[in-house]
Amino acid sequence: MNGRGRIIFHIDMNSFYASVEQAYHPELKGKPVAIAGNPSERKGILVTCSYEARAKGIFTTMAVWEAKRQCPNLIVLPPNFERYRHASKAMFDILRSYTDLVEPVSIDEGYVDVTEIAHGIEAIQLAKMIQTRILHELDLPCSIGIAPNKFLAKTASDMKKPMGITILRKRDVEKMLWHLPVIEMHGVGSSTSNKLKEIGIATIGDLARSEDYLLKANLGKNGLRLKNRAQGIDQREVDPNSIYDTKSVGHSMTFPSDLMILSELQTAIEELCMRVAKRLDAKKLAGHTVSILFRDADWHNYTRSKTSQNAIFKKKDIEVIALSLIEKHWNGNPVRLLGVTVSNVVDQSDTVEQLSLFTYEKYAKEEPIRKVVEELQYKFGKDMITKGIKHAKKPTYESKTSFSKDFLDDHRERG
DNA sequence: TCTGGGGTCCTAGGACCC
DNA sequence: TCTGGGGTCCTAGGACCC
Repeated sequence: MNGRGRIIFHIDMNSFYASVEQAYHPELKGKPVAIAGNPSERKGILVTCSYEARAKGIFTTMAVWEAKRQCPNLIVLPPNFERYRHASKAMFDILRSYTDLVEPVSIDEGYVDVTEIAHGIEAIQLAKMIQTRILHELDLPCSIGIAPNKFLAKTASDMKKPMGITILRKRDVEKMLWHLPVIEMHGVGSSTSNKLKEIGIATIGDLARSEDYLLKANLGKNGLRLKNRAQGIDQREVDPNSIYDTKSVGHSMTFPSDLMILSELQTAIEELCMRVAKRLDAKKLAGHTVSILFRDADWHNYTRSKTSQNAIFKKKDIEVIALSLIEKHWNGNPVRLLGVTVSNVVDQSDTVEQLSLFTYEKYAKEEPIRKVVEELQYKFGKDMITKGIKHAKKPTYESKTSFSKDFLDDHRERG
């Protein structure tokens, strides 16, 4: 540490998907290019567009048909995620060639803590070096924000695009940010902006100077966090491991026309479960909770979920739960979008494989205690068996979960 | 111009336990 | 018996981001 605090970079790739396509197809350079998830479909929207497209009034989330009307020579391409992932990895490899303290936030942005490597060299020189390498080696433009913390670095990288490098010091916050409306802040959307307006907070400066109790009462602890950010305070560390910490895996789809028949929903659920199972497998994850999401024609979302004590990852297991949730909770209204998510995840290697009766009996003779424990874990989850064992060791302990005692006794006799 | 799909984090109420 | 208080888990919804 240099005693003056941290130096954090935020690297933000400029219109990433469109730039990758322009790098692969140089003839697209200088032209209005957009990527749409579903270029042909009625409900397709733009995921990204090049700066040439933006200059003609095109923007992300615009409907494809609308964008084409606005800009008839717009080149609309389907996404090639494999290509983007490849470019993303190459970009992060460049960042990691300087330090291990690289935290990817999404496919096209990340933080780097350069506190330890920016001595002897000015941070801005280092940023220029990184930006130049990404441009020369990958043919991709990026913007870099340099600041003492994540929030300010992220804010800084947004200030000059494309190919900008911006330094934002804490002492510049008042002059640079306080005059801006609160909605310009990362973490403040239209809902929070409206709530703040109601209590007389319009600008980032208003937020920085507001009363804690007022924020706490209206926005909970998020209010206090936002106030800190408005003052340029953010203690979050750059965490290279956060990408390995998946919390949920889900898949959803909007239908060309709303679904109205149960069997159509069931077919869709099977498809979604298959995709979720595939992605869980790729990440070697399993989960305890299965959620389904309905979106109706009015854009209202409904979620229903079920948590079980054994973590699952197989398509069939997810499907059984998802289908039962559909049957139980679908109110018969037309469904615009359907989603399946598995959350409460653990590593697949931590799950206990269900034993067939044959295997169970075989092992019950050889290794009675361990196998009985595994069987119990499978049936009742780890908490329950822990209680059961505690109970067995200390018979005086009054447990209210009587069934686990009976179950254990039953197995002890057999073993 | 009626608007995709992947996520994360937070909140609040109820159940249940000690 | 109607009287807490603390803690965890589950469910559902909401806000936000790329």
